[in-house]
Amino acid sequence: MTRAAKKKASETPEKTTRIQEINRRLILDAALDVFSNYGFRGTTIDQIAEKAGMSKPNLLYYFPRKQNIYVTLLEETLAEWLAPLAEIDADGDPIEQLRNYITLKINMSESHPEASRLFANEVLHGAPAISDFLTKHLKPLVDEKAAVIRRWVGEGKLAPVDPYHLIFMIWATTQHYADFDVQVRAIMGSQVGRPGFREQTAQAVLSIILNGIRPRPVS
Amino acid sequence: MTRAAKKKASETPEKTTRIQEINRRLILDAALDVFSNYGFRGTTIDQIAEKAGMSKPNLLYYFPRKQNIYVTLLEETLAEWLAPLAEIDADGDPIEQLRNYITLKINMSESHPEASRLFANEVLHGAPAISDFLTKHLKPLVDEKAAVIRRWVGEGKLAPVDPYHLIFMIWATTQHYADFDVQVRAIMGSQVGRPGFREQTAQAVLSIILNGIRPRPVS
DNA sequence: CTGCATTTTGACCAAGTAGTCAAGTTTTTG
DNA sequence: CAAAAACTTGACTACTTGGTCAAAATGCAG
Repeated sequence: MTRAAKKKASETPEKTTRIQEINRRLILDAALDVFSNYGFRGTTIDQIAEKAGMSKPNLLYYFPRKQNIYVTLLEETLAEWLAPLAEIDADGDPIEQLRNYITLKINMSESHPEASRLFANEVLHGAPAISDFLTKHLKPLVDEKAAVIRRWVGEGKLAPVDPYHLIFMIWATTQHYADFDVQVRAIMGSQVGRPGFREQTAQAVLSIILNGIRPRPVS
Repeated sequence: MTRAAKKKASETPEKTTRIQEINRRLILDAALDVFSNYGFRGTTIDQIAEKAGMSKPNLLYYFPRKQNIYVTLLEETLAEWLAPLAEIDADGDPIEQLRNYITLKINMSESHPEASRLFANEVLHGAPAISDFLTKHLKPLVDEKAAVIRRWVGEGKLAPVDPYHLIFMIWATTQHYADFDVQVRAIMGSQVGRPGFREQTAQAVLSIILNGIRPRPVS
């Protein structure tokens, strides 16, 4: 009975104390940093503990297994990461909706690159921890939005385009700037850090994709 | 003096025997499989040795360090992976050249997904082993092709588009199908394995990007 | 302020893993 | 067909790392 917040099996609500809240946050923040840089296997509990400013046994008091930290982190991140997709409004203007979606994704890629990398690494290695999430939550959401895009195409508001591949292209392109940051920097050099870079990126990506799917007269 | 292919310090040509050639190949093939799935830290020498069908000390006879296998593999892969970019012909028809480039990349993504993942994983984690390659070989090549694209834009043969972001978009989109394969499968299900899938993907990607950069009359 | 619950940690353990070594086996070569 | 060179491996070492544990320190309710 040494587990945190556990007095009797009956007390299901699992009351969390002030200290628990603080320390779990500290751990998860540190873990995001480390996991996103080194991957699951490449990360040691000691690294996370040091970054979180506590001893390893203390960290393990809050998350008894390394896996627990990782999974909690992924769950926490995924919802937030997918949110913009859910916001696509079937009744809005197609180009406007997609422009907004792409812009949001590019902004997230810049503001939370670690989240993007954490996710990319997980999927790259076969998504062992989140394959359930992919089929149970992601797929239905994508199916729904794909149907919306397909309707837009049917109504002639977009050029004929496969909605799934369009969504993949948006994901790939926007997340590329977080996931392949080192490569982007190696090629574009000092431009990357500069103030207007995000806007320049957004402009370029939007220009190609939106013009690529804008309805065309003949064919 | 237990290193392979090393008799005297003077014999620089490093003659390789028949057995060396066979076994190095065996090791590198096995290593590509394992490294691309589990990453550098996630891979054990024993795993590679078993897959290559030899004992661990024997493997270490050919590659004294784990790092050596990894770096050799990356170097071998990178040249091949970048080749299509070099083939873009400044004197060809822009749309044709880019169509060909994108098609080649999509085909490679399907035929050598492990190579794509190996590379993606390396870059995702900061490219510690290949940052030199990125700046010394990749950047100059990209700069050269970007200049070509910029010229095409200047001649009105392409819509105004930032050449670097266009190249990134092509990379991101095509490699997405290898790197995020699990996610693509989770969403598109059985379609992915089916015969025409690569063609369908190519068609969708080409349609969006090429229409996105085709010269437009007004603005 | 006291006694119980929660939190913290030093010391430790067991498993896993990169790399070594010396002794054997096979291949090549003169 | 020796003898040398190249190749192969079982047994081992040193080290890292996930996780345990018991005891100490701290927080907190009455």
